[in-house]
Amino acid sequence: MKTREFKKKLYKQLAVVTKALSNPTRLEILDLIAQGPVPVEYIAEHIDQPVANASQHLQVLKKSGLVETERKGKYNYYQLAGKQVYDVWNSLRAIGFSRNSEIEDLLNDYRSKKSGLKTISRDELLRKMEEDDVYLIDVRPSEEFELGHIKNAVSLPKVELGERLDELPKDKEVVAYCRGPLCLMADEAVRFLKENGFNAVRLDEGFPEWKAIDLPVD
Amino acid sequence: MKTREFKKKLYKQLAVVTKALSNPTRLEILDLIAQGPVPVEYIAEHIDQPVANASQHLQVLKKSGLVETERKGKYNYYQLAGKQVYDVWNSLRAIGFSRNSEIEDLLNDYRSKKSGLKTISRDELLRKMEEDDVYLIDVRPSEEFELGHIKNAVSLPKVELGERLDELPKDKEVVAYCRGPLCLMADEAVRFLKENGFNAVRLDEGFPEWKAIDLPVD
DNA sequence: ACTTCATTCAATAAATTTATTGAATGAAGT
DNA sequence: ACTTCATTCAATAAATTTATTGAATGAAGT
Repeated sequence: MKTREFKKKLYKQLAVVTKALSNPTRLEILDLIAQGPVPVEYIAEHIDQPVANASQHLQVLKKSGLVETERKGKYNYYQLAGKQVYDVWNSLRAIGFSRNSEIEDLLNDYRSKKSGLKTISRDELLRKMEEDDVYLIDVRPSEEFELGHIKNAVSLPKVELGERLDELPKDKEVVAYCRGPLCLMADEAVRFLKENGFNAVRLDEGFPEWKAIDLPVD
Repeated sequence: MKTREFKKKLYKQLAVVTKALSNPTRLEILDLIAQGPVPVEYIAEHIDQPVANASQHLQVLKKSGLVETERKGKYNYYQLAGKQVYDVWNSLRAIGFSRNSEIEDLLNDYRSKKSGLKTISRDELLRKMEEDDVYLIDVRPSEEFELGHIKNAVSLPKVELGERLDELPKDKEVVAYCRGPLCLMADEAVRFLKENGFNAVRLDEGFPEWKAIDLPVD
């Protein structure tokens, strides 16, 4: 085999992984299953696509080695194929954030138009947690909360927020988090809480980032 | 702006980076410019494509924020946009290696058919260097050697190897390295040296890997 | 001011990828 | 053995990306 021909084959194989990453819908899927193993139907519902479509994207991700499946009862549970994959996705997202100004603009646009939302960093949250100065809520769907969440967080899914406002303290700062820096549920929760007179902010990251550096989870 | 619409835009922007990575030719370019800043023509020649083509790929990489340019005299020098980018490419390559068995097969095929080539690890090389037990040659083109190389390595480009065999010691192990684990020049050099009676092995990585973890360079 | 030459742009045909639909498969429960 | 239902496969039109070519641009040197 000629060297040139070999090289072509080699880089073509390497591009299997990067091609799998090159589609927006699949990136959204990765962001979602970084929360923990979930079945196809759950994924399809949350990315707003037909199940057949979600399945095809998952096959691409699986063939590329980025995603693994495990059968549990009737369902196939899809999850990231190891921490290595999470790290790559995290780095890619960071490059997008730091090098693509349109992403920053989009986020600022969305967040500031919905009223000036404050965010809080991981370190600030840890400090306030030590002083018992915050009430931390996880606004993801309860399925994801049960797969793992920040220690001492209370599950309060965004969709249930309206009818469970009385569970929240008025005298403490309420901190909301969800799937990650791109996840909007926490933003929407904070906006709603502020409209109702609460002192609320969002954590500027989400559960996977927290877990990835081995901070306390349950 | 509706949440769904916003999410679509956001992931579409993030996919700008991953789409830039999704083409085999562009991966080859990244592997090449990880050596240091080089102009378009140099890249075109080494990836065996017309200059216009190389330029277009470089534009995609630049727009995505993965690659930067610097003007020096007549030429635009292209380089990776920071260590972050090198790390991502390195991780992606590692995922490819560990999860795509065809890549391993390809490499084994190519290497073993050309006679059983041995490789040496970074740690082994460091140990032998301390004992002054090796003669380390850099078989990349001299342009790349001059942009940076492993400390104490001697420049001996693969193309000049045949006419400069008398510079090499017969009583020491000769270790060859080039651009990285995918780079074939070191393999070809080692094969040629063994045919000529030298005790030769290749380093299982290349210059960028060495530099990335701050081992001594010149 | 003009020339040279590196680099980029623009247009296009061919190749690849995506979304969508309906049919096929195959595991779990009865 | 049969039924149910989650998941995957297959086909196809529309959309996107790639390689290729020749023209356009624009910086450096004279």
